[in-house]
Amino acid sequence: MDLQTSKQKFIDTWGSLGSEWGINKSVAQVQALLLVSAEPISTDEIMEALTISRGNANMSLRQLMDYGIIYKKVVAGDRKEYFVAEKDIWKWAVKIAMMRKQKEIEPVMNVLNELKEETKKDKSADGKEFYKTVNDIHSFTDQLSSLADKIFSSNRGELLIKLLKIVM
Amino acid sequence: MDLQTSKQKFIDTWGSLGSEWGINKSVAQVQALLLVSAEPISTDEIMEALTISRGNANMSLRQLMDYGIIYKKVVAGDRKEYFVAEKDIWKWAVKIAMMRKQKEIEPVMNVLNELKEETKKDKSADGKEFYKTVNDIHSFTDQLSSLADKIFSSNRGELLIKLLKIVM
DNA sequence: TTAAACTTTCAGTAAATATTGAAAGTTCAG
DNA sequence: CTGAACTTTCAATATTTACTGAAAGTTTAA
Repeated sequence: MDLQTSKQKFIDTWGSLGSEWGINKSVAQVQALLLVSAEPISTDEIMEALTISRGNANMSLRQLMDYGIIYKKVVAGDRKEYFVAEKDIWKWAVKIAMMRKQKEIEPVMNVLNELKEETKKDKSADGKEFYKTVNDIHSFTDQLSSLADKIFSSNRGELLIKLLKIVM
Repeated sequence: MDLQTSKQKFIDTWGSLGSEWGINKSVAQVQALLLVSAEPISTDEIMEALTISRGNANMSLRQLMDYGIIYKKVVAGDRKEYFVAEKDIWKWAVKIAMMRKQKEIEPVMNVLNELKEETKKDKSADGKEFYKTVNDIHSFTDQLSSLADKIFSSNRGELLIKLLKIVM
């Protein structure tokens, strides 16, 4: 199998994984393509390599830029925009995780808090049980969330290795 | 706001969160309904509470049973099947996480391994860089995965608290 | 200021996913 | 056995989500 085929396999696999995790397939594929490209590449090259439309390529690139996991690269003497991927996996894994946490977990935490407030004074057996269920989920999520924050704000190797040692 | 309304809000929120994480909305809502139900409930009650069809209710219940996060409950003197949710959040969070890891992460790890093998001997600059990219992702994922295994197989409070202390 | 070169938008369309509900299957009391 | 009470399946349909590509917008060199 030649390098080109291997790269394609990587791109396809990455696209499937993305889909399963609620990340648009094209978006995941564009990131994958940039990850395995030695040189910065342009929108047109992305369109051709992935056989996607200009609109799709543009939207995918914008989303990846918003996530902060790819960058624009200016090439001297060329008006086209080129793109490169952040290759440090720790950096982009943390960015994606933080983004999803903020966008998806925090609103849920807020609702759970509201529900706790609303039912705090309910003295019926049913009400008490509901409060307990919501509280359990809330405090569990809160613990995980705070652990995640700590990990995100630390340095890659250092912390992960500490954790592994503790846990082994 | 009365208890019934609060429960509904919980169910809706849970359904939305599920959708964002690639879990079918109905499936998430059925789990939520069971989580906030004091008593075991039947398929018909689920259909009515969530206004979903019999087929949908049945499929959602089956999936949750497969995940191992809800149980069938036999009620004496009644042929109907009743269902209850696992209320220990640690238990079902671990089950879901393990299931997703196995179903989604492991196949990707296998592909990454294959790609490493295929490009190990490529001496071109491009080939070396591809190998490095794949290897970085593979070993990062491998570390996380092994950490996850350790955490999953330990007891809830104990380990999480240890981790929190380390990280603080 | 102009127009060529490039980027972005968005309405229409296609593809993927979820849902329904009627029909088929199963179980069990009588 | 039988059939009433229940559960499961699956083809048809609806809904949601993603993609296209032409048109509009923007930038820059001359």
